Amino acid sequence: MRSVRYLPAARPPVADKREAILRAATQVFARNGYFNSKVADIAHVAGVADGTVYLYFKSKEEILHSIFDRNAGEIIAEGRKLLGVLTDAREKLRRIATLHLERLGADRDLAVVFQVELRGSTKFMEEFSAAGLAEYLHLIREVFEEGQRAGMFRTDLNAKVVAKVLFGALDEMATNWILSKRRYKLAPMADQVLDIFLNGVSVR
Amino acid sequence: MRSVRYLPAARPPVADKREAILRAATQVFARNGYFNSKVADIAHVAGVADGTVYLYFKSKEEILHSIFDRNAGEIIAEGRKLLGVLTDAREKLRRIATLHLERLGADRDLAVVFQVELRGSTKFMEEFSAAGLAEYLHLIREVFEEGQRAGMFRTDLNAKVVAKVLFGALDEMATNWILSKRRYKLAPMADQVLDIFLNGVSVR
DNA sequence: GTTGCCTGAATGACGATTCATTCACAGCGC
DNA sequence: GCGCTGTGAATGAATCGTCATTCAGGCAAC
Repeated sequence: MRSVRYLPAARPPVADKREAILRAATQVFARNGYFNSKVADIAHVAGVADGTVYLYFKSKEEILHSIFDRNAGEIIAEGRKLLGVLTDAREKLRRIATLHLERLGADRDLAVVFQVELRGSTKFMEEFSAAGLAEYLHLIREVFEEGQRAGMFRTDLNAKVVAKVLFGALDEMATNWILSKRRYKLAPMADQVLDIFLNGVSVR
Repeated sequence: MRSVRYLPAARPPVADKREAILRAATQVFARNGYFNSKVADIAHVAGVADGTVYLYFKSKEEILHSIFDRNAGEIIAEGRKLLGVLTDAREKLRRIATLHLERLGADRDLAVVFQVELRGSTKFMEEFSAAGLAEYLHLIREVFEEGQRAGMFRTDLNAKVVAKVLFGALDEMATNWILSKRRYKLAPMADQVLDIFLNGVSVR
């Protein structure tokens, strides 16, 4: 409930400025690249003054981190939730993959930040890797091992490598999607990837 | 000081400087990231003056491009050479993959530049993509289609998607390798990837 | 008039690029 | 040999813009 009826534009309706800044930053970073983006641009798009940005974030870098933390956390949490609902390992992997691509496919700017901007320096990469990627790979790996125990997946495969193969394939779908001129739906690619993948790791 | 001193400036065959700068830049970019690297650092590591860099390269950006062009060209050329020697599509894919990972595994700094620095902005990404990646994906795709015609690979799969899956998996192996604290050989991972991949795309 | 959010001009650093200058050497006439 | 001079590669200090960040107030509401 944020209804301040009078003073149409004078009193900014307690709008969540932090939220506006994050959204603006995602767009600006996606369009210009992190290093070429000016804090002033972000402030302008968000409709606040340059200095206001520093009331909500310690630095430009912290903005990028916040974008990552917020979204990676949500994707992984949703992924884990799926595991409770489903029982079949194949189905779990399929749903996780679809969720992954649906998320990125729903917001192109966010996808660009995730696929490109967050990878642009070993420094970010290491944090990115330590933070979200490692956990995500672990999630996939757990499900795969579960499937191995159920006699569904080949036991001669290294689960860590398997997880990277699946993640790498999905990641490439996302990267190709944002770079492509053609507009197609990203999420459905998950099924094609899983088709090849599951066929490759399943017991015959 | 009329006497001939055999120190840094004895008789440097001019070509060596360009080479030295490229090598130095690969190291500096890999260590600090492209945007955090100062041209002065590159010059220092290369053992030349700041200004000298501009006798060989138009700009800092051109240095990054040169690193990419030189190496991407070589990898693809070698890949195509393999196609002439081998006949079996499976074997071709296996050798291409191994070549890919061997190349990156042989020079960690170069691998960092390829896996991380070149991806750090949509601008670079688009050029990178247009230049080498598209051609590389095409190479994989051709071989796959050849295998399809030979009745070796499933014909219900989209060759473009298949190529991306394989590339994505290999790419992830490389990225994980450079971020990993543990030191292992990269090239052998190609066999594990191909095991899953070929199993997934082959006719039963 | 006080509190607390906001503002945006000013500041200070930083770093890519430039360019006036140096220097080694090659050719040349003697 | 021996000066003399032209050449251009190499140098690195100075330049010039460009921002991230700061901070001295402004303004609304109570």
